[in-house]
Amino acid sequence: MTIHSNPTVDDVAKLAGVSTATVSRCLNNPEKVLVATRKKVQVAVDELGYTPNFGGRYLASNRSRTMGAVIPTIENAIFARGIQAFQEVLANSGITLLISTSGYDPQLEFENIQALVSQGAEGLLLIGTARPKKTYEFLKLRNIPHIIAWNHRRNREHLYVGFDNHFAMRELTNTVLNMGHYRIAIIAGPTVNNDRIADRLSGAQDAIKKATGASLIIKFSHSNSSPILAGQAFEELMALEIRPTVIMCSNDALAVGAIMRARDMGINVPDDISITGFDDIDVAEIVTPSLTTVHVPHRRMGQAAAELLLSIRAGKTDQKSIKLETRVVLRHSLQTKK
Amino acid sequence: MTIHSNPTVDDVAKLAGVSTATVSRCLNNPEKVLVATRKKVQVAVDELGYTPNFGGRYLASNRSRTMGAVIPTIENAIFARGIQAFQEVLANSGITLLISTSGYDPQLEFENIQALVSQGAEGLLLIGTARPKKTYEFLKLRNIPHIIAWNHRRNREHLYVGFDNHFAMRELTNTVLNMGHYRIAIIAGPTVNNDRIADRLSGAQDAIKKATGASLIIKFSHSNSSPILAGQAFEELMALEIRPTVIMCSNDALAVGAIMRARDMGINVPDDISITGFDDIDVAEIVTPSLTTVHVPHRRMGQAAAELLLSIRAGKTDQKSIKLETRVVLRHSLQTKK
DNA sequence: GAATTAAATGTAAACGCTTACATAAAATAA
DNA sequence: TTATTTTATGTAAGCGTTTACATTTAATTC
Repeated sequence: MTIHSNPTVDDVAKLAGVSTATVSRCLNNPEKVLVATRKKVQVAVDELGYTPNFGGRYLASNRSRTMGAVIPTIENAIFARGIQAFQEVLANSGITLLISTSGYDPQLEFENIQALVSQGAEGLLLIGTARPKKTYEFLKLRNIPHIIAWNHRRNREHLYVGFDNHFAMRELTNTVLNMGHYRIAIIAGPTVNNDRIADRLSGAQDAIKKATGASLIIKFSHSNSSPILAGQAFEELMALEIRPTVIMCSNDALAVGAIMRARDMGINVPDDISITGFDDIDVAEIVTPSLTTVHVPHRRMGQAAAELLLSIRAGKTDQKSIKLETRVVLRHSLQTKK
Repeated sequence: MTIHSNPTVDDVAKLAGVSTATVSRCLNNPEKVLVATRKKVQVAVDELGYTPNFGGRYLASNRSRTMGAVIPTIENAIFARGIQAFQEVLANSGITLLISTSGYDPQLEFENIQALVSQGAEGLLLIGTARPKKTYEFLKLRNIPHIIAWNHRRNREHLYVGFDNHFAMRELTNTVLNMGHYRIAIIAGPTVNNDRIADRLSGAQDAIKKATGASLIIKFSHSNSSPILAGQAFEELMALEIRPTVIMCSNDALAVGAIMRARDMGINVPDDISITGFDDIDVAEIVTPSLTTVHVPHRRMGQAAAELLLSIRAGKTDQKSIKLETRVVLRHSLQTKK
């Protein structure tokens, strides 16, 4: 087997009988090259199986054509869907996605961000607002364009593409209250390093505070979306002498866990107790009873984040945060309380 | 604000009073540098906030610390899970994951592969075996280490980390036959560009051919995993004058679609008809009735693929394909036929 | 103490690309 | 026709690293 290093612009140029500059132009600004020349070059490129060397390209142009995303985990439908859309939009502009997962650990997120930046990421997609100051300082120091998604804040220091978790949960809670529920329990993942859950919780509390005669119990699950732990929490709530009339879960995965445990325990949802979720993932429709939840436009969020990052890259300077709307989806797991 | 481009090795070398070679060694082979010198350099690095330029580094060393994956879609739990594991293992070795999705389109997959390679991917994770010759030729021409996952072949031309879809489906079909079913229908996604589904189909056919007195009907859904289209196919099967006794679906998503439609139509699963899936995604346990399916070790597959790629990168040369075991998981959607 | 070996550091040449600038050719204007 | 502008292509200088190889310095041996 002959050892042959990858073809370079020089090889292509020689084969096509043009200069390296022309080859480069064919690749980057084809409109500046005569169609006939372009064709010759294309033939040479195909024949050699040439693809530009990234290092050389990046070094010469100072552009990596790469964007990074640091998310808690891909193994969660809500992130998977948004990231998929994010990647699609980037790919349409010839940008490759660098991906990294932090497992909800802010320190690991920081290291991942550094790694992605040193890999040349031209911009970053980050989830939520909960991270140490040093992370933001690093982003500022290195002047890295970044989008904070899955949540929203009014401040103008960062760009947000997300929705108002607090508001959405308040809306859902109001719906629940209006349906006559008065003893509300919440099963929530840990709020440490998770502003989305913290916001949802405070949203529910807000609504309940304003309602008269409604009470609240909060149970924390030890994992953000473990159906099994949610089942455990559900059991504890059912063991109470005065049972809640409704259990609101901080996301659909927990709600599904609660519903499953109810089924195992012979408790009827929603006749004996109502349950709600948050996110509107696929399972919400599949589970029995189907889940009342808050619909979140994950795909649009990913798309919008990518578009924002691309327009910053293109030099547009006055970008604004984007707030997406959510809506309560009524299904069978929530029932009027008589 | 002063415009200052990022510090370079030269800046660091000058400030520390050493040569660029020494700076480089401090970063890459610290043991080759005197501790005292190392400290001087460290001070300079910290003072300037220096981080090595990726392009320069890659160009000079020809290593990108990057691996690529081209998958059909992230928005499918079976890939998300495997990719998550794949990424975790890579990250532990300081390798960043480049990700790209093809939407089951071989041409787009080819382009994505080229893009990732030109972004410097040192190795690739690919899904399944169905792709045009030119893709393989490109991989060979450029000598790109690559793993083919989610399926398995005996040939030694490529490295596989997967499971035997044909065998697994045959096993499941035998289980179904042993439980007394004799009229079997299959709802399958399109087999074009999807060797996994094609293999599963042939596995089922194999088993049925060997059984006496069993018949088979095949319905194709127009999408790989659309629960809605599966529902439609289910309805058509139910409209037959002689109904099947069991419907086997080529994956869990389709099976769930069928179960939902059955519920809507007032048909009882499994009393009126049995249904099976494939993959054992989370929903399989959640849906009512819970789904009999084939368990696939997605996480282990992702891990193994990453480890293989890493050891190739480390120079180990005699790597072998890995075949992972699947197992039939019996749940409530499949019932003995009397 | 001189000769030899080992260790630490320096010098400078790639690596493959883009792009400002130079040049040549073609189109237009005078 | 000649002068001017426009268009297409070529030339060559970086971009920031790494790493053979050369050189200097220190340690060891005889």
